[in-house]
Amino acid sequence: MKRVEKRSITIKDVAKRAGVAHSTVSLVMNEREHVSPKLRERILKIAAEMGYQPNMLARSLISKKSSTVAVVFPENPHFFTITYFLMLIEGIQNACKKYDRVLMFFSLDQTKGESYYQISRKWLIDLMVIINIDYTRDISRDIQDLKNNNICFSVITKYRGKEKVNSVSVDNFEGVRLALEYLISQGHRRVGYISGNPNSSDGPERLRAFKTLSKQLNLEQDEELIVYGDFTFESGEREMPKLLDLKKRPTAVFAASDYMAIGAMRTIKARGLSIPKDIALIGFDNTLEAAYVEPGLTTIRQPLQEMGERAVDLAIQSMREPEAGPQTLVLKPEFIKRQSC
Amino acid sequence: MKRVEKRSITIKDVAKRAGVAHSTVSLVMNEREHVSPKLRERILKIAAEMGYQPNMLARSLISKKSSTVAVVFPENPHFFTITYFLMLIEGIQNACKKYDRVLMFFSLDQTKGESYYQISRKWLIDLMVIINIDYTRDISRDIQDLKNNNICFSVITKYRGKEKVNSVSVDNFEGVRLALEYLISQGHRRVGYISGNPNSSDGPERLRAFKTLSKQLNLEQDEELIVYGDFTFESGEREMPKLLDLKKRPTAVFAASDYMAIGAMRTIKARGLSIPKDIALIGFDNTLEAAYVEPGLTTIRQPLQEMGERAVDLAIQSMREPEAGPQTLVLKPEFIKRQSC
DNA sequence: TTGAAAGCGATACCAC
DNA sequence: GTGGTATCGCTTTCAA
Repeated sequence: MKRVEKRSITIKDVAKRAGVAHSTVSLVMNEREHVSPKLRERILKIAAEMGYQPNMLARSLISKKSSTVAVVFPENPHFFTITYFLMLIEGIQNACKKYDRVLMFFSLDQTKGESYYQISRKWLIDLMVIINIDYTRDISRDIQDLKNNNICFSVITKYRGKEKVNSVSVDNFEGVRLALEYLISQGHRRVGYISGNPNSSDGPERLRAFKTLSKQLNLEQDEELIVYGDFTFESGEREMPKLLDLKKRPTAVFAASDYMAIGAMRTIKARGLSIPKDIALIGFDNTLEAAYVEPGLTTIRQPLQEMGERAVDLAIQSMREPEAGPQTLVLKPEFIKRQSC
Repeated sequence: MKRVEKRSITIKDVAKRAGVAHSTVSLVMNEREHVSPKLRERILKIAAEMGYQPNMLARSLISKKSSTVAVVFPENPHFFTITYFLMLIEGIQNACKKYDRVLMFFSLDQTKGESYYQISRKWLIDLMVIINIDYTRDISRDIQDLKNNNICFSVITKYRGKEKVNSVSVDNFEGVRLALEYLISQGHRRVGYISGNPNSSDGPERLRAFKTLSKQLNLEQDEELIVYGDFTFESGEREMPKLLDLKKRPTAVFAASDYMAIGAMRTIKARGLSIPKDIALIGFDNTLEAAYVEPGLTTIRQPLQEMGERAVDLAIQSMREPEAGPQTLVLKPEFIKRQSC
């Protein structure tokens, strides 16, 4: 039985081999001044030869700086197969590469009293990306703790509390406008709306935009044209019948997420109706699935990868220039024409 | 300007408040014996009151045990939007919850000489899940390093080297059989095959299975019926014309991945051919997209979530019973009937 | 059963 | 410039 128990090569091993103090090696490894170029070279060479890898945990422990990006998302056993999140994560991962950091994932179960700040302390996190806060509970205390302890973070989609924080979101008002103007250009006047999760930031924002703009643009006003989902496929499937069963059916339906639109699509097809002939359909997000369904889903694109990447950028910036203060980044949506309307 | 600089609450703060040595608190936090139940309770209460969170990095540093699961995947800027991987990750994340560990992601760029073992040392990783090794380079040295240093790990899909390691994969032979037997039952005798990435473990394995079984099952034998992709959408789109342009066209095509099947589907439709009437199509994997495309893609399901979860299980088991030795887990595939054949 | 002291692998500071 | 020493927050002997 092989029991090798090799100890890792530490900074001290390198120092001993080079005949210098380990603090000197540390200076070299951190690319600091005060070491003669010649010695520097020699130490680097020896370190490379020995295959020395600095221990990131020891480093974090003393310096209070981590080399990670912590992504915190609301507890959801299907998080990783919701492509909306994935596209965000792809952007975050690309940013990690850029800043040479490593991605860590935390699911936050607020019902168990877990908090963002706790996570940051437990793992010495100095940079956090908070995805889709669940506003069923008040988290402003938690957010303040992060701020008071100089944890750099950004939230993806807006923060609804009053504290100013880094955030990256899409211009929902503009997105809704793009959708409605297109529908109007196609002659629609009676447009149904499937609203998103009220405990998110996008849900209510898009709903407000819809209400405001549908008036402004002289669409038919009718309370019954608005039904309430939660962004999921199932909710689209569940709410769509309410619109189809109206005495006066809408000629087009705008769903606040692609998932709901696809759920709605399924319901519509099941009734033997044709899209877009009998009823036009438009989504929001441009998640992967939108391109695959039949007919292709016309939708409003959020630049999700970019949003993920910029969220990390903002947090890094807060770290580099703490005085600068938090930024709110609102990216432009884009109209994506496919076949559903 | 608020500059609070709160120091985190440490084990010493708890000890001081409780009037005991910090080592005693440590015993309590780690649920060890040798502390009177009464004292135990009192310490736990105080710790809770103070909101004490053990510092995981300090803990790992001294104990050489981490509370993480490191997922290592081959460098690929689109990794997170390849749903095949995500379904694996969903399973891994669920296992993380189960074992109360935190997920860390590392992309491995072998061209830069990065190694699995390096990562484990740098981050004090004790549990690793290796996804889809790229066999363009020899990694057996790397794998040996992991083994010699008691890093517990599993690879997802098989390990092609000669060392015995934990691995979780699907029974490719059985999967190919399910597909071919179904096609045969539908009267097909001339079946095209789009093969997967030769530098993976599934690619060659499925190809071998196809060759063996197509003989055994008396399908038409014709070298030209096999074309070579790499599992991606693009390769399916690229290779399909070669089959369509054959003097004697196959009546059915079996793609070694859903992505290739969907790429092929696109090509077929572009030619104005109908699926399955003009040509039947079957995929492999049952990734998310298979259900969305039109016509729905008939395919062979890999239990990807389960594979991810079991990979962690195996690694944990190696940790708990090191003598037991590595296990090779081969899960059963399943035939999923949709509309493409 | 409890506490004191050593040490994990690094950084930071202060002499020299 | 370079080296010694304290320190980060924790676990782990070992003595009392």
